[in-house]
Amino acid sequence: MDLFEVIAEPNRRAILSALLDGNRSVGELVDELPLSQPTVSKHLKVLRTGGFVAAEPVAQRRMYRLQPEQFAEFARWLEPYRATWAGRLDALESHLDDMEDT
Amino acid sequence: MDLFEVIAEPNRRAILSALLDGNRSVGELVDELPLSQPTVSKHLKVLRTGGFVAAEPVAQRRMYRLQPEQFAEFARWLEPYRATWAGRLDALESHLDDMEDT
DNA sequence: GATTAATATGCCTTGACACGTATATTGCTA
DNA sequence: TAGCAATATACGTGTCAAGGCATATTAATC
Repeated sequence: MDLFEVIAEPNRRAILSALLDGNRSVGELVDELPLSQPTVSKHLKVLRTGGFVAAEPVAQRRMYRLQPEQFAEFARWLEPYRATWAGRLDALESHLDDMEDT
Repeated sequence: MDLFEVIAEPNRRAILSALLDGNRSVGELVDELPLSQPTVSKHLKVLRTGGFVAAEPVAQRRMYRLQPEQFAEFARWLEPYRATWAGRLDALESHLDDMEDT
């Protein structure tokens, strides 16, 4: 599942949004979302595999936290479009420079 | 269909990417993509409805172009996460300021 | 080691959507 | 207005992912 599909799911974005507010256990997320525990766990697996979150065991719980680097991928995709809407040619140029490098 | 679902589809992203390179008619996009004409037209409809592209009739053709403002929605969504990955608290603060305004 | 708590996985059902073929629509041209 | 070119819509089909329920796993405690 690619990056875009991972964040296309509204409940997964809700999980990410909740984690912005601080780290959460699975149970805490279940309390905040209108989803069953297994469904939340599955979404977390997708987010983990996609690199958006990481889990740290604390006793029987697993504390989930954002893994911000992954969001940079999305930012990179957005960059050339950002350049056009902002009318900022510098961003577009840096994008083209990046492409020349490869 | 929400914004994130619109860009979740790889062929739709390919269309957007092609339009970065310059405006295109439907037929030109069909030539560049491994898709039938009806499928391309349907993707364009989704992109149009979502506000990512706009069409201008030129004789029988319709020239499609990017509508960059829509991409700013993603930037807004990304902003608080960007703040965490960059360690830049200023961006996070401006996000929180925005929330206070509403 | 049995019990309970917390989380993960398996299985199944359902709904959404991407696709192609066929056809309708729109607009130009002869 | 007949015919052709370009694009859009209708319809049917297949795939895939999200959801819940049931169950397995992992970890603490008694």
